[in-house]
Amino acid sequence: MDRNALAIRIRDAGFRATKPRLLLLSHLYKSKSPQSIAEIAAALKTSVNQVTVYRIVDTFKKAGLVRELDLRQGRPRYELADLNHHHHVICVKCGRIEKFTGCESKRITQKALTQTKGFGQITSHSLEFFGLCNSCIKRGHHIPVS
Amino acid sequence: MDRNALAIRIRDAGFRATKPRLLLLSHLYKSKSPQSIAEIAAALKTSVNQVTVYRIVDTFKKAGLVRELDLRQGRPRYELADLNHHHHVICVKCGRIEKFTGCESKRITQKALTQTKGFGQITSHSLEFFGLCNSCIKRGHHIPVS
DNA sequence: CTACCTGCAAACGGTTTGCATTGCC
DNA sequence: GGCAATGCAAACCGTTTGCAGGTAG
Repeated sequence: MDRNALAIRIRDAGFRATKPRLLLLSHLYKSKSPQSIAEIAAALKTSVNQVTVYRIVDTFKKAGLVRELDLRQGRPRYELADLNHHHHVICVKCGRIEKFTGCESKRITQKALTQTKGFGQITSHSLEFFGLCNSCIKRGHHIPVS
Repeated sequence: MDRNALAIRIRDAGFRATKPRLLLLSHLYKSKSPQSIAEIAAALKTSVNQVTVYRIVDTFKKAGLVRELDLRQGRPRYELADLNHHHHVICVKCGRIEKFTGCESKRITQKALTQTKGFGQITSHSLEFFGLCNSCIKRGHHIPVS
């Protein structure tokens, strides 16, 4: 995605297309896995202050451009919200992350709404799988299923 | 669950049945929703130091007695791990929490394993739904579906 | 031009750690 | 009695805030 298209996306969301925002959005488009604040800040180190990274991510999250994920690694990770709907599998040993699709959210959302008498609307969901990647299994790691 | 049964559970897990541990485990058995560290500490305020709450929760989590949840409320919540398998619906406005069952984890786990070539074992998953409870809907709140 | 943004430094607050004391087993 | 566990205080560190200067529109 070129600089101009990024600027348009940012302006469409109601913000000024500043250099830090362009760089951050560009970085997320280039990333194959969800990024932590520290990773984003490191990638943009020479051009963007880490406090600004916090602020932009927060802004983009509230605007719906960016989604926050908890992959049980202590701090959140962020990815673009406009990608095809997907979820992740995370290796609990080495942190490797892969995507998968097909969460059947409609069916499960319906179940959730049927069972929870106090709720009338579901707006989003989180779903992540945790396990062991093949190379960690080869290295002899094993984790009891819970 | 009486004091003696709690002590047995704790010893079976390999720990000493101290007063703080008995009180904390008892509190979780009595709680209908997942508890934050602050809530646990407040409930046991007169008898248990908050630092001890952190330590016990961490210990129990590692031992598999307690499960940690991210309900997008800034800090984690904890519940007993030996309850029937279930997930939660959380009101993004008021924080109300309800349970539901039937996540079809086997089917989705199979999908995840099939699609992620680098993974050989799934050990656990997280799944939470976010939405609006009926009373917040009545009060006029509305959130765009993402 | 001016309201929105950013950088820097300092504050914040949840969580962790060090260490002396306590109390299960 | 001995080692695990707790309490207290202090450190830690990711995140937030205040404010002065910069910049997009």
